[in-house]
Amino acid sequence: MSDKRQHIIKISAALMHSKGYENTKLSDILQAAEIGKGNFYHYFESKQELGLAVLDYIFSYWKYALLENILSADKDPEVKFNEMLAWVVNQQKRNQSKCGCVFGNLAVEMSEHDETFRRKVESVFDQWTDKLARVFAEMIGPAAGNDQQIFKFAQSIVAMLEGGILLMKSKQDIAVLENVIELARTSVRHFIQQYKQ
Amino acid sequence: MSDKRQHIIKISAALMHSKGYENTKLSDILQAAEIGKGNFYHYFESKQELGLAVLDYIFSYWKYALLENILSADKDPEVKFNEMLAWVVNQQKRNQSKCGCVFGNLAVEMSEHDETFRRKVESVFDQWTDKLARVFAEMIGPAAGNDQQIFKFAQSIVAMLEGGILLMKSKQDIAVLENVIELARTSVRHFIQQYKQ
DNA sequence: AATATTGTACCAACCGGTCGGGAAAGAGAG
DNA sequence: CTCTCTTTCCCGACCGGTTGGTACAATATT
Repeated sequence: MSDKRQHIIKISAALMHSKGYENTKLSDILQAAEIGKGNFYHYFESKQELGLAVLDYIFSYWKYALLENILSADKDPEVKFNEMLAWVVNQQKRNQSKCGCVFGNLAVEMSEHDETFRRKVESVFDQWTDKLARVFAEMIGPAAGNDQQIFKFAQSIVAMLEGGILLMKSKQDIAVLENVIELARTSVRHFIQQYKQ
Repeated sequence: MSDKRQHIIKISAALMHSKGYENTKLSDILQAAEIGKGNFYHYFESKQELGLAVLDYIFSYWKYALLENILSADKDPEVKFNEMLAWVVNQQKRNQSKCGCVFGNLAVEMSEHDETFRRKVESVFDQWTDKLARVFAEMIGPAAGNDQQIFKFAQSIVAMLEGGILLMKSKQDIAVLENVIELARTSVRHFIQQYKQ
């Protein structure tokens, strides 16, 4: 059964979220998962394969919860946007404002030196941006043209959130993220307003 | 003469900017600086001491260039703000959108697990935010009250920039940062406008 | 019997850090 | 200027411990 493989991935996901990829040592994983080395290398070819699998695993959970359940729902786009913000804050509260965003962390750690990781993280951000842009387009209404401009705006909102999480982590204070989110809300209001005319 | 110590710090700063603290190994430093191990440990007690010294060194350069030369100049606040944005973009262009921001990188890597590093990075962001808040206060004019609200806004702008840099790094495309900066400009315009009434 | 799993001894390479001794550079005396 | 003595500077062998990864035998499962 590949239960075991999944178990190893889950355990590693938590470790890598907190310590990053390189600083999560194989020994940490083996200890936390309570398995031997031979067991690990039966399911994975290398640490890198595990890392990528972890990224996929987190993304799938994340895609389900945020991109599908929240952002793709059949609701008022303002509601969806607010639910997204609340969800992001909640995720950070859950780990006491300490770990930050897994994708942001990995982007910082890996994207310069490992192209495979970089591309995976890039695609996460792109999918997030896409879905968010669609929500903004719903806000604007059926007359929404210029996809490119909406995409750019959505990308900047994603950047705001990632930056808010980063700063929050460095101050270990959730209020920082909440402030940034307040500004994001205002920005969206202005963007939609200006776009509608 | 402590020329040598300074030389080691400079070399290490470049390495740590690109690879982070933990993944910059002592051997990398020794090789890049062309010194022996004994030489290193004559000037530094440990790798951690070097790391902190590197942070101080980068911050001092950074403080001089951005906080003093640009943000504290006796100029129109709009000009200073624009110069800051241009400076940030320029810094990123210089390393081909690959390294990101040293302080952002170290915030992500270290702040959860090393309180000393965390506090140093936190103080960098705080000083930046303070100076920026003062520039915004200048924009508003002599009637600017509620320092707290301006500080919060400035912090959110800093977060936007850090987030823009992070996303830029993951896509290795400076255009991302430029979009975010465009939104930052708009946000400031709105903030000042709303504040003045 | 064959295949999927697992424990563990082992590996070379590498980690940050220590250590003893040698080179160099002053300092003071004559 | 030269002879020492002392201090600063520097090298690289070496240390114990850890790294990601391998080999292989033993055990479960089918």
